[in-house]
Amino acid sequence: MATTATTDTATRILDVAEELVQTRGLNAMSYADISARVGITNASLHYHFPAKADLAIALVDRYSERFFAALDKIEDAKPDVADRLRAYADIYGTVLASGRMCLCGMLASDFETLPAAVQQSVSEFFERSYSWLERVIDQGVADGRIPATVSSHATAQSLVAGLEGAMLVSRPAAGTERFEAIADALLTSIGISAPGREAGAA
Amino acid sequence: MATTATTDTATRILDVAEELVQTRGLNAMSYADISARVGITNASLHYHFPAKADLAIALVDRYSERFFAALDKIEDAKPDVADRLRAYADIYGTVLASGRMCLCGMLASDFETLPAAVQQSVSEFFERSYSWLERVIDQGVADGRIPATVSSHATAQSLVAGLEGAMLVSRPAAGTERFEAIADALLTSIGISAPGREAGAA
DNA sequence: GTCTATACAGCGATAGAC
DNA sequence: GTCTATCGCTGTATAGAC
Repeated sequence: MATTATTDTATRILDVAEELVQTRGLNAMSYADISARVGITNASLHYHFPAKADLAIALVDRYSERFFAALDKIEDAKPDVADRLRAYADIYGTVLASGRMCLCGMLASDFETLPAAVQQSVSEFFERSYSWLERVIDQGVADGRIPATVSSHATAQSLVAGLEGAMLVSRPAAGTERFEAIADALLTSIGISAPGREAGAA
Repeated sequence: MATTATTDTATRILDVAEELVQTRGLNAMSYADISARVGITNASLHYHFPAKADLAIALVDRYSERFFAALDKIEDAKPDVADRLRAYADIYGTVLASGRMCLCGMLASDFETLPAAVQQSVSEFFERSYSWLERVIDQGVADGRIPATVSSHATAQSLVAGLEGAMLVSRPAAGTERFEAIADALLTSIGISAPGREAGAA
């Protein structure tokens, strides 16, 4: 087998590109930006990802894979609906705390300029997010732990929209306080008490 | 005096550039894109706006001016708090229906790549939005027409975040149904009944 | 799989004539 | 105020040696 010493080049490229897209956006990121940070040449980069669209697709695929794996983990670890939704919001909070935006949120704002294949992947990311949330919320309504004010369908979508928007408007304000306040307000509006940062299982 | 026949060049440039930024983003828009559509040359464009930063600042200034003028008009025309908030959300809906995003929302996603002066103007746009909403919401709470679940401060911010995010996630889905559903859910969560599209003043 | 070298289109921006 | 012409740079992408 032989141990893969550090990290393989394609992975390092994806890591660097991901950070650049999440902070500066796809159109503001160049192959030169990436190759300089990875420590290879422009030409080598093209060996791994022939066109920028290929790189973008690989980025969304990996991001989605990890994102929904994290959601699966939340379901395994947290039986309580409120905890699950708070954990969902915390994913966004952690990303923002690291100085980044949601990868697919960034690509959504560049949506019109994206190759069709990338548009498709971005759309799927959001649809899968709604599905997961809707299912969790439905369960909470069935448990009687969440009031059924509006449809779970609309609630799921407004939660995603609220969190994506919260990241967007928090960056001009600098710091994460604004995001936290909005996230708490969003959860509260669904009928989830806000403060519960770990512990506090009644 | 003499009647200004059509529209002056600087205005036409701003009109075209505004549409391009709202649909494709600042970094995806070039001077060539603009000059071709306006029907002048690249060089002439630079006469009116020497650098791209100058153009961006002019765009945000004009957009903000019009946006907050529209909010003033809402206050004049609608005495009822619920009507005011619905009208606020409708501004976003109308923009999206025309195939555009919020100008400042687009710039917020390009935030890290913006000249400092533009960043400043974008930040101010959001701060002014929160202020207006907070004031309207405070009045609604005082009137007893809006329940004081969370602070008006946090509610104002989450409404802006929700609407900006709703635009963002609605574009990948195509159509305005998703936006409308999210906007209604956001308003409902504040305690504002959704359906009221004109008329229906109890 | 990485390199050097390079093609070639596009970018923002400027000079100077009209 | 608009034009032609052009500069210098950066962008994505490719050819071919190692």
